[in-house]
Amino acid sequence: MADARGAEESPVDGRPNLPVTSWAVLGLLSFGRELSGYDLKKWADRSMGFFFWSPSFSQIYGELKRLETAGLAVSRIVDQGTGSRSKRIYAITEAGSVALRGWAREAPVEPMVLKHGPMLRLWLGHLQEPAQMRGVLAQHREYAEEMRRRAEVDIKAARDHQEWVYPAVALKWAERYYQAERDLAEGMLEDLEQVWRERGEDA
Amino acid sequence: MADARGAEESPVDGRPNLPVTSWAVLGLLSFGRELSGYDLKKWADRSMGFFFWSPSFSQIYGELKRLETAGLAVSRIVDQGTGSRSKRIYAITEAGSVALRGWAREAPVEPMVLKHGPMLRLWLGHLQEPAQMRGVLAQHREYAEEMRRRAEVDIKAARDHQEWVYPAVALKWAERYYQAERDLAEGMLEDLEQVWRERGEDA
DNA sequence: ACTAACATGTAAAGCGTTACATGATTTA
DNA sequence: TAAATCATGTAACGCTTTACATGTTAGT
Repeated sequence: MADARGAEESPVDGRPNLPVTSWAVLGLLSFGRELSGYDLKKWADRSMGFFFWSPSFSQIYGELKRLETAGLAVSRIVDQGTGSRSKRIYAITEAGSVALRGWAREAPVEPMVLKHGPMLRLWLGHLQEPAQMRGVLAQHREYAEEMRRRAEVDIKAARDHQEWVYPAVALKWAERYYQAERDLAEGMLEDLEQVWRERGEDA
Repeated sequence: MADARGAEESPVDGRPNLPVTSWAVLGLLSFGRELSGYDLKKWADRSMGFFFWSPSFSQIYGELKRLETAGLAVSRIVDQGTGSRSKRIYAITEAGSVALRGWAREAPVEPMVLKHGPMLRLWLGHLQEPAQMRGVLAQHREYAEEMRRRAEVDIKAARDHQEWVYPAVALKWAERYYQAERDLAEGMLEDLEQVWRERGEDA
């Protein structure tokens, strides 16, 4: 049977009861541009994705369908001149804006969720060799530095658009976050080296 | 039909193909103590939970069953004297140790996943009032400080146990992580105040 | 002509949570 | 004796991903 995950009215405030991801996708549309699922995904990766895990293509398409069913978004098909493929683009509706604003102002803020793969490995250090753990930390350091660099670049792209002040501030936060993440990796490496020195392992 | 999510052998390395959460639960058992599902959950919250979202009670029970089916853990029922209820406690097996060590050393490290509810709200600042955003940041700051404090306390509990060196180092990392998170919230608040000053809003 | 990337979806599977059920033990 | 907490689970639900299907466009 098909999924009947609807968008029933919340009994309290009349706002549809949707998962965060739906609101996040609607949030992407709230900046006023008409976008296709594909473009939405790419944009999500370069903006929201720095601090909020960005959904897969297939989920984006599904969420868009759900938003349209709920009347929070509308789609239309555009034929982009000759020799280019037609695509379906979505826009937020007035009802969508109202609902999203209501959600942003009134819904309880979701707690922060962290699933830190590298830390999980290092926490199980008693099962590994120092060399492997150094490798995990080095790789994570590179990842953090790469993310920091990307955020730095994207901040510049957000300048000159006054409708993107808040995304720009969020990107600034992300730049600092990944810088901290990089520094934390270095700090942990030092702590580990000290542990190994004290134990006389791996001199 | 019941879930048939098994623990089939991986065709490559002979190690059962399990989701990270299973390995994480087995990892909790790898420190050598025999624990019940209930105790496991509580311990997960105070250790792994600082950097790796800790599963619900019901999932822990499910994972334990799966681990036992796969031969990576064994359980036995203990009657704890008169006047106390019997409980089922789990221990890692030799096969479990071997499999977990293999996973820790050879499986690709899962990327870090972040779902930062507060940042998602602030990114949608154009839908809110400054007062609400200040509230979100203040609340997050408190959350981060509380987590930092908990990590600080638990580090002391991990001292004097040389089998917990790596968990202790991970807790030290967590303490710094939540301190950074707190500082980042403060930094963002300053950035936002400046934006509002420049706009002449909310003077 | 062939390949890689673009673009839009559907279907199936599984991860993980919430809600519920049950009963014992402790505290007020 | 009532309520809260401990303790162990089951069932249903739904979020999310992976795999698949399909066709287009651009580069070599």
